[in-house]
Amino acid sequence: MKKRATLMDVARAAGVTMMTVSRAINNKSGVSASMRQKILDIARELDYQPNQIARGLATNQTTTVGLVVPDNSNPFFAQIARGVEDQAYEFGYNIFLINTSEDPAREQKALDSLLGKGVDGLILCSSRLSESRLVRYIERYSASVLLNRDIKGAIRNTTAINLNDLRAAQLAVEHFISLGRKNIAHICGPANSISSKKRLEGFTSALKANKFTSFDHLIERSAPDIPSGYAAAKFLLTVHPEIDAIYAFNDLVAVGAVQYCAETGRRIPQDIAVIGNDDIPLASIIRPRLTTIHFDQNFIGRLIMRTLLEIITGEVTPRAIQIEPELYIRESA
Amino acid sequence: MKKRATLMDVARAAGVTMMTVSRAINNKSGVSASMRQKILDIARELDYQPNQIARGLATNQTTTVGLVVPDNSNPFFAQIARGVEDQAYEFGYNIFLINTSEDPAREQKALDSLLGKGVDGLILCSSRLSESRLVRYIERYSASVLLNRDIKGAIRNTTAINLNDLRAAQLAVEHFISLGRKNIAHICGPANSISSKKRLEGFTSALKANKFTSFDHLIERSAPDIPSGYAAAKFLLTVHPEIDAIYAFNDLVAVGAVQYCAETGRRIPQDIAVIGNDDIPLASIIRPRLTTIHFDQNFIGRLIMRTLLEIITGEVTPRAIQIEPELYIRESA
DNA sequence: TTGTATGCGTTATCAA
DNA sequence: TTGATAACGCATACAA
Repeated sequence: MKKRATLMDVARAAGVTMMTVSRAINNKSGVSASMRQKILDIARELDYQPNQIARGLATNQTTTVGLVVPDNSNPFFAQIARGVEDQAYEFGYNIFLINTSEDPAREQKALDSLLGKGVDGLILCSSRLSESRLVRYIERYSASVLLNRDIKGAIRNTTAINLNDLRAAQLAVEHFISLGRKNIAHICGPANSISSKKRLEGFTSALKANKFTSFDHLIERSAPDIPSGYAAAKFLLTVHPEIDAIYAFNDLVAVGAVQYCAETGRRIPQDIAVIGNDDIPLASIIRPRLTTIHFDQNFIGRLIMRTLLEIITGEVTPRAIQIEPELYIRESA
Repeated sequence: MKKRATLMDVARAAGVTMMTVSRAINNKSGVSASMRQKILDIARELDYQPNQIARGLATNQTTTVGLVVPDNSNPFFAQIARGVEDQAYEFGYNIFLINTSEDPAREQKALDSLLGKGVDGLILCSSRLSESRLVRYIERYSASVLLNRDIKGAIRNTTAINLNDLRAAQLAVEHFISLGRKNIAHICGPANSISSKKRLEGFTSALKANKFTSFDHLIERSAPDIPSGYAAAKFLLTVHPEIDAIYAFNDLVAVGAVQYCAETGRRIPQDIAVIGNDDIPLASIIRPRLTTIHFDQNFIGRLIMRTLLEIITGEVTPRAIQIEPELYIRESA
């Protein structure tokens, strides 16, 4: 391994002091054009690469941000991460990626270590920390963006970005109603999921707003996977064969429901319409193609990073941003 | 935002010098047990978090590694990244994630910036750099692991990890033969893909080893997605209806082939057997469930990180590691 | 067991 | 336009 050239090395080779080189490298004023060119040439020749560690110590800036997610292999967060990284790249930032596995203890360690690394900002997705703990951490970062997590009091230097899950459910219900469906069911997600809670809320409020009454028995809980969706659909349709529409917590649950319907000879969407949520790649692969709620994760990722950058550079930003869902109508409803 | 406590702050509060605090924090010998406890208590009270930037400058170590991948939202690399991060977490390391989009220029920038950040090691996946350029970079890192990229000369401080794609194709072919198939076709991937090249090579050599002759006309190239797989299968089966087995470049291509077969009334696997590659989640969701070649990406990710750690700590490691594939037999073959 | 001096590579500040 | 000096926060080497 070769030893890295330092500012000092370049300075010696150019016959000037480190400061002149520093100014040339960071193209600051105060260096003659000819001198600058000479220094730049020498730097290139020596493969000089600024030591960001030293620079970080001197300036208290690292052009680095932390990205904390439950699981980067979950397609949702994978896309978010991609969007964040793309945008970060464009602005010359690097990102630390850390998974929490939805474990609060691991999340805390992540936040501690990121603090130690001196990141300029923090992106925290689906935090499982208690309000008070979370606030305590946020206060120690000079900039942060929260995804999918509300925070009570307004805190400086932080912005919360949330998916409008209420609206997502509303879109599904309204589409069913426009299709003339009368017995609309909902397979909701895990009880501890905030998204699940909000979608359920949106589901019931949308039905009420449309004069539907008595639908509590058409709501069934399910784990967010295909087999559970299958089981939930089986239960619902066995007890209530009159159901003609199902809004599923996510696409996997929807696929499970579709599979059960197919196996029991129900035609989709003629006999029963199904709407999923998330628009995972599978949604457009299976037959019938799944009608589903779409959030543009890549866009969200870019938005997150841009927002963080605005906070870092001190521009004013709103303290809360809502992401609006879109209904992608395909074949299942 | 609160100002961070430094070693100095803790020292003052404890009435000792920075060095004593430093020893206590890093639990090195030379501090009385009582003193150490007192210091640790004060440090906790002050929310003291070691400044890794300063530590990095002093020790030339950052407990940080760089992970460069073509696209972290590609499930294959997402899983790899997860494995890497999990293992890194266990050893107290943080990872920088950078995407290249398979763009050599972007890859180079990534390697430059990582060098600047002073990472202790580099993980480079599917590098598109020329041999000479790549070697030049590798030499500037004190430790590195290459995935899916061979390098000619043996270089100190680096290990190449490769999937045994040759063997993957061999497994598929041998399974077809054990099934009694006589007309085995292959839909191979993009010409610039190393994996595709090696699988194609494995395919032909396995057939030759089993006394098959004249099968070049049963090989068709395809982009790595469903529609292209569909088109390739259509072409092959139209021209050569006698085909009774297809080994596809990846699962998406296989799904496309399966869809074409289904639409033309061919029974799978009775009339035609299909084997994919990668074992993406979709493979076990569609019907018939796809028989495919499986690599345990999470395991590979962990292996990569462990190997890198061994190089960093100076333990001896092999300069090349092969990952063996497994055939997951499901319903399509 | 504890303390002192010095340096890591860079930038900020002030002087020339 | 250029240079000298200090500072960032910590660890290493050596001394007490």
